[in-house]
Amino acid sequence: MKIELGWLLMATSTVENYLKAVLRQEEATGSTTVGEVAKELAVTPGTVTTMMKHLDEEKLVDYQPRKSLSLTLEGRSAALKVVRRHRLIELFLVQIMGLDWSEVHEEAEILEHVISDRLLDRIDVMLGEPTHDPHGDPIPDRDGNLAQVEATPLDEAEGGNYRIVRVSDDDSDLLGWLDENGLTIGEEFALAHPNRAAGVLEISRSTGAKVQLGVQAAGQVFVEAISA
Amino acid sequence: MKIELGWLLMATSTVENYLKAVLRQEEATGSTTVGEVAKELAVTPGTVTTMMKHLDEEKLVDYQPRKSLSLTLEGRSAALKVVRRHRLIELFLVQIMGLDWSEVHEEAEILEHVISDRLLDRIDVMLGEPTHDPHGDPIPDRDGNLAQVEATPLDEAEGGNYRIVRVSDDDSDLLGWLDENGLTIGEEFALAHPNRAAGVLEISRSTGAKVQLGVQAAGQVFVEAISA
DNA sequence: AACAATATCTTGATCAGTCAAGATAAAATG
DNA sequence: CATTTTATCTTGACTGATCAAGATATTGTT
Repeated sequence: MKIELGWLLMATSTVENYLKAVLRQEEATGSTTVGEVAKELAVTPGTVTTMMKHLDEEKLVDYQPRKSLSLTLEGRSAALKVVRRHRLIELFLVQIMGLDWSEVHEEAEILEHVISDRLLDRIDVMLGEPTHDPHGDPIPDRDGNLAQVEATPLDEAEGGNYRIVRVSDDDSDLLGWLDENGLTIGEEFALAHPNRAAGVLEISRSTGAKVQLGVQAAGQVFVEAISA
Repeated sequence: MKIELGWLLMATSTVENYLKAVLRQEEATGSTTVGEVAKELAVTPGTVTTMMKHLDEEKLVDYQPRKSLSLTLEGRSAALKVVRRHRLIELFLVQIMGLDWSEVHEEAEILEHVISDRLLDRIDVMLGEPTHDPHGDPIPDRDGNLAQVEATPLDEAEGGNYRIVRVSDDDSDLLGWLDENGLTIGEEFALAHPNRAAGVLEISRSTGAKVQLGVQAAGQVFVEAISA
C-alpha cells in the first residue's frame, strides 16, 4: 500500500506561474477552467488537473473537479505578489536600465520568481513606489490591492478623441511597432470613422501623422475618451 | 535494448554551477577532483561522476574516470562567462542598488543564471566596464580574460603595513563584521607582531582603532604590502 | 607484496513536472 | 432523450537531478 505524502516542498516558480495564469483569467473573464489555464501555460490539460489538485491541498485554489476552479484568498494574494514583482521589474528595466518596453516582458517573466524581497524593495523605493508599469498596467501595492484600469479596447471605440492608457504587454512586435509610431502610454490622438468592414482603424496624432492599424492589434490597445 | 540518446538539452543553471565549481578549484589549486567538486556543491560524489560524464560528452570538461578532471577551453570559457556575470551583478547590486557587500553574493548566485545578455551589457556599461567586484575579485572581460589578483592571505603576512585588496565573498557574517570595523577594500592598516600561537592577529588602522581577528577569518582577507 | 584506507563509480530509487493516450463526464445537438 | 462533441481526468511513462548503498579501483602503510 502506498501512502500519499503529498507535497512537502515550497512553491516553486512553477506554482507561481499557475497562480498567475488563474488570476489573469479570473481578472479577464471572472472565472477560469482547466482548459484555459492549460492553453495559457502551453501545457496539457492533464498536467493542469494534477497541479490544481496539489494547489487545492495547499489551499491556494479552490478546485472541484469538473465543477469549479478559483483562487482562494491566499492564492490570490500569492498571485498578486508575483504580479507586483513582474510589473515593478518591468518598470525598473525600462526606467533605470534603459531597456525598451517591448523587450522587458520576457526578462520580467523570469526575474519575478527569483529576485529577493530586499532587492524588490530597493526597486520599489528607487522608482518612487510607482502605481503603473510601462504598459499602463496597475502595480498591486504591498498589501495586494490592485487598482482598476478602466479603458476601452481601441477596436471597440467610436470615432473621437482618446488617450492611450494601457497596452497588452505580451506582444513584443506590436509594442515595437507602436513605439516606432509614437503610440505610447499617455499619447493622445483622434480616431477616425471606424470602418469595421475593412478591419482597419485610422488614427491621427497631434503631430498630424496618420497611422493605420488592424482590429487585431487595436484590441490590444486600451484607451480612454478625452474632451479635446 | 536501450539506445543511449545522451543529452539533447542545453546547459541549465545546474551545468553552470558545476563548471564554476571546477573553475574555482582549478584556479585555487591548479586541478580538481570529483570529491572536491562534490564537497563544494554539497552533493554526493556519485552525482558528480554522472554529471562529469555528461559534461565530457558535451566537451565542456575533459574527464578520465579515476584519472583526471579538467575544464576544456570551451568549458573554461563558459565558466568564466558565469563568473563575469556573477561579479558584475554583485557590483551592480552594491553600487547601483545600494545593497551591502555582505548580502549580494546569494542574490548574484541566482541571478547569474537568468539575466539576459542584453541586461548584463547594460549593467556593464552603467558601471563603466569595471574590472573588480565589491570584494576585490577581478571581473573577466568580455573575451574571458581574467586578471590575476596577487595578494597574500592576511594570516600568512608578517608584521608591517598593508592594504586590503580582496576578501572572500562567501562568508556573509565575516563581510558584515569587516564592514563594521572599517575593513573594506582599499583600507590600509598596520599589522602587529603576528603571534601565531594565540591564533589572533592585531591590526591598527590609520584612525588609531585597533582590531583583533582570528587566523580563520584572516585567511579570508587578502592584502598587499605598502611602503608607508 | 599484502592489507587497510580512501576515493570513485555503479545501480536502483525518488521527486517535480510533464506528456500521451485512453477513460469518463458534461454539454450541445438533433 | 439519444447521440455526438468537447472538456476533463486518470494512468503509465519519461527526464533531469539527485541520493543511498554497495562495488571497485587507487593509494598509502607496514
